Amino acid sequence: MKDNLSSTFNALADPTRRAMLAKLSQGETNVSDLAKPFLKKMSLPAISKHLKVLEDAGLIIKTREAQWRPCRINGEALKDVSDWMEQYRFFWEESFDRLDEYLKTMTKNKKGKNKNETKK
Amino acid sequence: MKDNLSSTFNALADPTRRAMLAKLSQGETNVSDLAKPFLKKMSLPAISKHLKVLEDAGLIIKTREAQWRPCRINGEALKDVSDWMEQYRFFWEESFDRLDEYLKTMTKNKKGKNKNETKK
DNA sequence: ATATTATTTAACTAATTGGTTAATTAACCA
DNA sequence: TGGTTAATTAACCAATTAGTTAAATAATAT
Repeated sequence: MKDNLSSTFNALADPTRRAMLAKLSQGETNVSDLAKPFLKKMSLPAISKHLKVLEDAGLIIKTREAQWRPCRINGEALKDVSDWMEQYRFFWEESFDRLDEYLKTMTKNKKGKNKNETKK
Repeated sequence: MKDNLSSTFNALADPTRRAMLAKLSQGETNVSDLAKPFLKKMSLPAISKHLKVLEDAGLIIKTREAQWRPCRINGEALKDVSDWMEQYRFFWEESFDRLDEYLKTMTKNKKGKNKNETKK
């Protein structure tokens, strides 16, 4: 998982990590408070690892305050995702019927060797 | 990787798969044409697996046309990602200075640094 | 100093991923 | 029929991931 966008998407591909971001969207929160909802499901080291994935992906910034580690969302990685998404906006905003029509017709002549063109 | 959003993000967390989506954004393409740019790097079965990940995540739809499998982008999974992203728009659209200020102040009294503050 | 609280690191394990080659399925073509 | 093309499946392997428990680090509080 080398490039930035890949590690960001990878970090988002887990419901525990997304729930942590949801909590952080309400404001700075330290590790043990972030952990609280999950401690029945998993241990604190597991939480710590999830936070490291988020931090390495640039989605959060962890700071120090006495023995606590307040975390907050870092907008930049989210911006990278948003920017990447923009090029596909067409695909979810168009009506699906028109989209299908568009995709089926715009590439008619690239199909290759089928002379009978068995399209539906 | 159970829920839809997780498998969608997971599918996007790979540069080969994102490159395939980029190609598909120009129109329907069958498997061997999609594979072409990658055949120096990996085998056809590897490509086939990547496409299965995209398909299982709902990001593409694979159809049949004679011995070819034309693939096209499915907007719905991308819409799910876009909808999820919306709740975080604030974090990448605000100026970073103001964002930091906001996060630092809105939760001042939840820090626990203040001595008599034994939370909940 | 010592104890307590917050968090991370180490060492380990099971499950998953991403690739391989070889075999198989499926449709077309002559 | 047999041969070719397109794509998938099977069997396997190495690397990574996601969790565990136990130990270590670090700051605060007594």
